[in-house]
Amino acid sequence: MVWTGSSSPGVRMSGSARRSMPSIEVVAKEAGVSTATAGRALGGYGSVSGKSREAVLAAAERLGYRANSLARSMITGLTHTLGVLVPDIENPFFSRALRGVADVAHERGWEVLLVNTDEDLSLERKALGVLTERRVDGLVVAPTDTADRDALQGVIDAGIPIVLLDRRVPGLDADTVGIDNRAAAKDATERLLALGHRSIALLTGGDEKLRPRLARPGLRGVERLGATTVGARAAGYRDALLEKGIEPRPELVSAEGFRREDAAAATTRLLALPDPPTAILALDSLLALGVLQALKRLGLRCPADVSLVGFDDADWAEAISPPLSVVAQPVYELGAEAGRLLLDRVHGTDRRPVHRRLPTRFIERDSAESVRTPATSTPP
Amino acid sequence: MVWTGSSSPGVRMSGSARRSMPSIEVVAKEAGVSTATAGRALGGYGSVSGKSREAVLAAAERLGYRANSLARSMITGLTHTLGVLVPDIENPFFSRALRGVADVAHERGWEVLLVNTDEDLSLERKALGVLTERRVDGLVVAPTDTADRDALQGVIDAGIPIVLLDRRVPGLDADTVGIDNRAAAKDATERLLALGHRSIALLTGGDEKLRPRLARPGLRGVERLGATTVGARAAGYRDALLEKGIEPRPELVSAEGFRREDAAAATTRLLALPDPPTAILALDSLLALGVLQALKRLGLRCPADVSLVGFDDADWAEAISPPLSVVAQPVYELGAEAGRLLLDRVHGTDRRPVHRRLPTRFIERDSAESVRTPATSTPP
DNA sequence: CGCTTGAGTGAGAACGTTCTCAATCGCTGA
DNA sequence: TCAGCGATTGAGAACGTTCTCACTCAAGCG
Repeated sequence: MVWTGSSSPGVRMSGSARRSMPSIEVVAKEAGVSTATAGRALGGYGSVSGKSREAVLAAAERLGYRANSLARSMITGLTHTLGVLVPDIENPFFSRALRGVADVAHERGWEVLLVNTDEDLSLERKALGVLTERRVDGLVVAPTDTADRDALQGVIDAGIPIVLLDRRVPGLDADTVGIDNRAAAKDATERLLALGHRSIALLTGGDEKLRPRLARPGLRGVERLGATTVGARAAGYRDALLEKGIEPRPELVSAEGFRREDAAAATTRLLALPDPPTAILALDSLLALGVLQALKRLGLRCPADVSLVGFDDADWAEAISPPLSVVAQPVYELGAEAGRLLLDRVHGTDRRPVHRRLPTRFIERDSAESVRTPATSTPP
Repeated sequence: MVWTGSSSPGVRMSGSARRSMPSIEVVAKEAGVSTATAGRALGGYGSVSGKSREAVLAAAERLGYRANSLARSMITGLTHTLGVLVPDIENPFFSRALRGVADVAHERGWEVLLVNTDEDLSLERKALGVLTERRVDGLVVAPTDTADRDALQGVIDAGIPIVLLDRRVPGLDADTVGIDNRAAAKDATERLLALGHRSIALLTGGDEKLRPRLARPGLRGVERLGATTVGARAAGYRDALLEKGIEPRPELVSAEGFRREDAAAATTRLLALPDPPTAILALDSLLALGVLQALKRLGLRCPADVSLVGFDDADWAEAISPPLSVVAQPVYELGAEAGRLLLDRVHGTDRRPVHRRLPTRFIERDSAESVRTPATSTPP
């Protein structure tokens, strides 16, 4: 009898000394059925007799079989993977939002591929390319800049849905999830105004790119400032002032970087102004921390000398002295909702883009109080 | 002439209405070469004439071709993916360490698949299974418990190298990266002892499982307490006390949970003891925050009434009042080193497991000071 | 009894790459 | 002119699944 050679499933070591896991073909042979039947038993599709199923499962157990998702994805067209692009996972905002995305994803059987973009446009583009090649089923992106619209739209056109997190890119065919930044900042500013403050500084954290645009008299047109939240929040700040008949003073609007030290330096500069602010609105929790640090260095007390309101309810916001008043975002829920919208779309729901605005909450603690009439007001 | 049918590459829509990206076959046809040549031109392997290469690249550009990594991985046996298993990405320690892993990975062309295990053994096992099926090239794991040794070893046996982060699992065939927890805790305790403190509480953050084992007289045998860092640190604390001739008091060792509120409650309880501690060593930054919060509620001052030393140099540690003295770990570097070790191994270096212990640094700030002799010492 | 039905099965295609191998091309040197 | 050689090329296998399709078999029905 001539042995016809068969196809003899490869035992070749691929790459390094990696031990080859048994394929479905080996399991099928061990169980005495065809690969088709083995596939059905293991994959839980089609119809298999109880007897076959048992034989296959037993063989799989014996051989330590582990399905190969790659091969499966090739066929099904689904990788069960979501890409998440954020500027920096170390930022508590994004790590908490990521947690929301990941929880929703895992709950429904999806995995999460994470990329930090570092607010770098070229890194973001590169990542978009890589994740497209990986055939992720969808993307949650906190885009660096509206300038990336074409790259993002390209991904969408290639059939990979995108949900924008925290930031918006006008004209992009994608769902968005975030808060109403303009209204939130306006509300925070109004609260400071209601406490009698008339000289309120805005710490945006923005960088050189933003600075000239924030320097325009009266903050005109800031709402059209790109993907970042800074523009919308600055607009809310301006709106509140204008409604109260106060002309925004450009020198009170700072854009000197997002790090704590940047905020401390900015604070020092602001308080050295001839007509210094009596209150500060910081657009991020790290910035608020920098303000507190600077105040301490300057020997000023918060809120007695300077009132402070921050954004984002950090772990420590309640525990420090003074407990910090903040605009709290539902950060986890932001991420979770982004995950939900994305998976809905992955599951084939073809609908027009939706834009979710989740409610913010102002948490009043002790870092902001009524303005004191300077110097002369001290009682005898 | 008979048209022999050819294999006509499928135009079938797979899954939902996903637009199908052009395959290498389509590009090859467009460029007038074989798929093999197109593959060589696009993949940068083998040899291709300048003319063919140009034709292929132009065709790819025209059609918006994007390679399919899945197919590539099937062949090459490499997914260029690292799995990262951490208890909770929201924990600043892990998000910073992850950043380290991710930076190293991206720099070398690897992507990162992230899973939160929530300190849940069954979740961890499930994730291990899923990531095995995804054929990740390697895993960075901060294991929940030594009890998972077999599952972890199984993954390693299947050919997927593992690097343990922050925690150790005795007998596991894996590299580890962490600090010398015992020495670090001993050093911190010695500093408090040097300030004259004799009644020092230890806030471990551990839970019910740990409590009985921490309650043993003299903290005997705590060093064998599982994967977590708690055991080693408690041992260091004990060592320092014993060397000074002080018998550890079990009631000063708390294991009431890792949340800030848990720490606050524990602090309140500790300070209500008949012979309350004059100093507290908190094994994590969130716990330290809870201590501060509790002290404030109790109307006690830090460090005047109670000294405090924490672990991990959080963002806010320097900015709060009082600035917190801490044992700082090189967290980012821990993650980066884990990534490097893992990728070395992925690249085929077969060596014995290495155990990296990175140096810690005690940062002295203002939250710990010399003990005051109680009550009677007030000068006239 | 013959026909329909449906569950169960296996052969082989398909997914989109890279790899193997043999064939061809264009030169070079004798 | 022709053998020899390396660069270039293409056909087709391989990776490990799922999907398609045709087939078998037993049960149910007239």
